[in-house]
Amino acid sequence: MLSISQSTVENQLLTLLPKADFDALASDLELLDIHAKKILHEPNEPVEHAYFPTAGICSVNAENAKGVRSETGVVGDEGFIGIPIVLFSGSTPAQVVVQVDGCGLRIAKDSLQAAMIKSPALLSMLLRFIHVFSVQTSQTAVANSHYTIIERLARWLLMCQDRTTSHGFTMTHEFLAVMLAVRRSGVTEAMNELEGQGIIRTTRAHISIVKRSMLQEIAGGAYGVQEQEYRRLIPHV
Amino acid sequence: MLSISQSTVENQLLTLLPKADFDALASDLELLDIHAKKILHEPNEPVEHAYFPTAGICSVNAENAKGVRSETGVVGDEGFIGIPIVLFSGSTPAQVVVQVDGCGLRIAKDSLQAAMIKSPALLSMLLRFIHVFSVQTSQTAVANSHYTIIERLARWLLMCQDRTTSHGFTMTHEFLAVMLAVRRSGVTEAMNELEGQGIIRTTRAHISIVKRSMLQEIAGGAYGVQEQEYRRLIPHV
DNA sequence: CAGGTTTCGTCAGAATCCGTACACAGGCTC
DNA sequence: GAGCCTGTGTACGGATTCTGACGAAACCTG
Repeated sequence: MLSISQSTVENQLLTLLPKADFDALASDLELLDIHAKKILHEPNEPVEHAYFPTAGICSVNAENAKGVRSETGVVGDEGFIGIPIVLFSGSTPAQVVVQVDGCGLRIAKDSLQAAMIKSPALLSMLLRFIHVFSVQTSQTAVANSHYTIIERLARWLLMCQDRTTSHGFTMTHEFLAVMLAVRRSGVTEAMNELEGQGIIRTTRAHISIVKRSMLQEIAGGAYGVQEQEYRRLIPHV
Repeated sequence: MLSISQSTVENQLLTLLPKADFDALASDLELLDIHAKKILHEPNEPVEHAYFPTAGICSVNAENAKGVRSETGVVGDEGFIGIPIVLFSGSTPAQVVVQVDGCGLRIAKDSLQAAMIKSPALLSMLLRFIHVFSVQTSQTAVANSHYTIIERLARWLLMCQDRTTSHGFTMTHEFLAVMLAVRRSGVTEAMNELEGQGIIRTTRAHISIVKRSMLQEIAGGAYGVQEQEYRRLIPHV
């Protein structure tokens, strides 16, 4: 069996684990590519695997009683997918879908639960990330109620850029409209406004960020809280 | 020391604990009244105590980088306040404030952390409630982006009624406006619409619910998901 | 390269909600 | 009971976003 070495793993939670705790996990981790539009789990269906992305971005979309959906958060190599495994809830009314191609390490539910009970460092890491992620969800709720489309778009682009190494992503307006819970042409208008100001550049189904600082200015208070919580709780050496 | 008996405690999480697990906690629990407007913790300040309400309602209000706030959830005798204690995050960018008078059991941070490490049943209970609460937050994000004032008001009234024994609550439009993240007169208009249909009755600073089923109809898909998750994960005998 | 599909730009009209403002009513205090 | 504060009803103009729709541009497939 090809064992995975911590030093080559590019998921930040795994990288920061004490070596012994990582090694106990390693044999259960399975490396795999994740492609855009792949669904990691469906709403209210058992979550069988957790994923620790090492590249790419996943989107978490909550669904209500009538099937209306809205994105509550994004996760990249700074976190993991599979919170219901850690919280012993089995499933959750949200869909997780890959947004930007990448890869990650997968682990089966039972293996992760066994490991986290044995490793306080792992459990604490996972719980702290759950805190950060739920802050992101709260901030999304605030943004959805108090901010305009262009402000939310700016926030969203910033969060995406934080999770990729490149300056651009492949992504349609249609898709963004679902993420921001607005209509498609509202996204088009906001994008044109940003492009007109020279803040982003767009081609068909592709966006690249030119002036990050201007995006931060536009996003205003909608951006930053989650990032601060992450740095506070999951500090890098 | 007056010890608290599980059979008289009216917090549902505590009631459902195995007797031995409750008894281990009991001596650290302190009974106290909570009054409307009392702040249980401020954003980004250390959370020193957890509260298990036995009556009354608390409101959790997230705050963003510019101090803009919006309610993300309500908690009553079905849950607890103090998630940062369980997730080892110390603090969180949210204010928790008492909305409706009541009382609860308070426990110091260190005592709860020690207890939950010793008691898997307690830890599991707390984690499952955290899941349910974060579902509530997600559903709030969905509601804020896709639903009108009157729909969100209906959802909110239903959630409040679920957490009280009475049919009415004392509460101003001003306060509701902050909770729903809309302007005060928007609440007045929505309330008048509901009262015109005979669904609620209002007097100065007081609302009582007359036709609950009509509220559910108006709230539509915005209401129900969290409640279903609660029943699934924290089942009553 | 012809034809189909996906993605994007735009527009008219309507609905919702906002900012702001003002007047009135209920309840409290002196 | 007079005066004050808080809470509620209402109104207007304006901003934002939506519904729904249409056509153009970019890309893909055969």
